[in-house]
Amino acid sequence: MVQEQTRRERQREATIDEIVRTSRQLLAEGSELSLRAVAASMGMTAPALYRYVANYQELVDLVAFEIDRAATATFEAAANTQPVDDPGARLVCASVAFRQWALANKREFSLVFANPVADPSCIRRDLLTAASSGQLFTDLLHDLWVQTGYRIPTLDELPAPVAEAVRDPLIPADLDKVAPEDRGLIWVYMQGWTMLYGVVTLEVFGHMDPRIIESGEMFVDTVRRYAAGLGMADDWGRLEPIMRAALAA
Amino acid sequence: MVQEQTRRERQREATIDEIVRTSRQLLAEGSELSLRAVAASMGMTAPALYRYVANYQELVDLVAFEIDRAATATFEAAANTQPVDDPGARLVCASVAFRQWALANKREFSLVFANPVADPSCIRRDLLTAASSGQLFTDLLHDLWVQTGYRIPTLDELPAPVAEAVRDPLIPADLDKVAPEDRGLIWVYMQGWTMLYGVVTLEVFGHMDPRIIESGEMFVDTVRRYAAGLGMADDWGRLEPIMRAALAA
DNA sequence: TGTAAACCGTAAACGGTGTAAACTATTGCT
DNA sequence: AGCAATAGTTTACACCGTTTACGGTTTACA
Repeated sequence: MVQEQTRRERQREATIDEIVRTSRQLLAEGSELSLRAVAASMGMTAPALYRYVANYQELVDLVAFEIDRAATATFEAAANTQPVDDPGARLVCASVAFRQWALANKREFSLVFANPVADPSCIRRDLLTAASSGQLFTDLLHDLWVQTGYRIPTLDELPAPVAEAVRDPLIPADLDKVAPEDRGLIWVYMQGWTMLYGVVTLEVFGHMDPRIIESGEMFVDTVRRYAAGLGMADDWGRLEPIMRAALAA
Repeated sequence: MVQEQTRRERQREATIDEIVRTSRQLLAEGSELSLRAVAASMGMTAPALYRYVANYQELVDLVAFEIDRAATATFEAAANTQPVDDPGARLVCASVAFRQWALANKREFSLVFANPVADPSCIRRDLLTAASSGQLFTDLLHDLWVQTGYRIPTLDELPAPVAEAVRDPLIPADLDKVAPEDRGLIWVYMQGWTMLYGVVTLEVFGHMDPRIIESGEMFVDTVRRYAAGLGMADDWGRLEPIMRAALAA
């Protein structure tokens, strides 16, 4: 039997919600994220926030988690613009959405994806269990694999530390649908994520020729190379127009 | 005729040198980089630094440039542990050196490679002309190309914005040795840098399974995939032991 | 129902940051 | 010698995260 939430607990969660909402609003309007600014924006004083977060970093983590959740929803929506029986197109569109979101929301991107995770034994790891954007891309890759059966490495083809890591992942995501012997898929996912992350981060930080960033050609090229590794080289003629359309949108 | 430097100019440059040196020392010992800390460490007050840098960001840029210069020197040294007639091994060793340096000096790495370049029309672009680490990797790729003649795209195979960007690069590096019609090499370089950057940044930020970071397998795998694109797939049996030796060192 | 405890906010203060302005020696040049 | 540029100072402002001590308010319990 679930105990109904007490009044105080409801109030408290509402306040935490407001903290996160206010923080995101500050970020969105280009301000810096600070305890004092958040507090002031809520009509409170800064020390009051310490009733809800232990310190500044925890606020950042909290907000980052929520941003990730919200952003992932938009990536998923982008995937859903493509038919269910075209997982390749869905994957491509989600990737494009990720890139466009990152470039349009550089501050938020940095917070979520370019923030050094201080303590490896992260306090609130429970936050990361579900709904992180990694989950979405793993799912999309899985769907693609189910349909096309592209080659994934077997566990004993992988280096030992990798095999161990994919067999028993640190972040216990919804991997139930990926049978233990098919966990090579996770490695394929990580390879793709690494490539995607590289381009997008370079673009967001502006560490690339502006003309190439603006055109998005390095991003297109990267996705093309990755798709080829997924056995979609022959599909590229079909996928590229879809991708460029999504980029132009 | 070159006017000999006046005494004041010498003094001034010496002070700037000391500022950079002090900053790097602070960074190295784990402190945060701040105007006040640098000034105090030099026996000055903070506002005095404004005689030498316009603001905090400019100090950061200055230090970042110097760190890049110094780090590049170590990458080059790593390349030089391999014979001149084995550019593949030289490239691999430089890459490993980059990764190991990044993981050992996360703060410095973030400063140089994960720092958003605020203004695209960067004020002190002249700083970037020479000795940046990009130059080294371009050189190594060039040496490799001279020896093995791996396939590089022709200019008209490249998307128009890319062709334009490699034909007339924003950062006028020492590209004289790369003939205009061979500038596809620059694109190949950018592709490689993107991949390398992706893994290393993920590793530095800890956004990857610790076991995979510790083992370095994603890094090895990335270099292997890139080397394959450089027509060194058959060479990998020879290069991988070299790489793992460098990683273990 | 009265009381003690838990909670949520405040004000004040500490030490830290970047930065601007006014002022003062000192240096270098004419 | 005298003037102007230079390089430092002190002072001040507006922020920042964080701690402490203190009041009310709400909850829970005897």
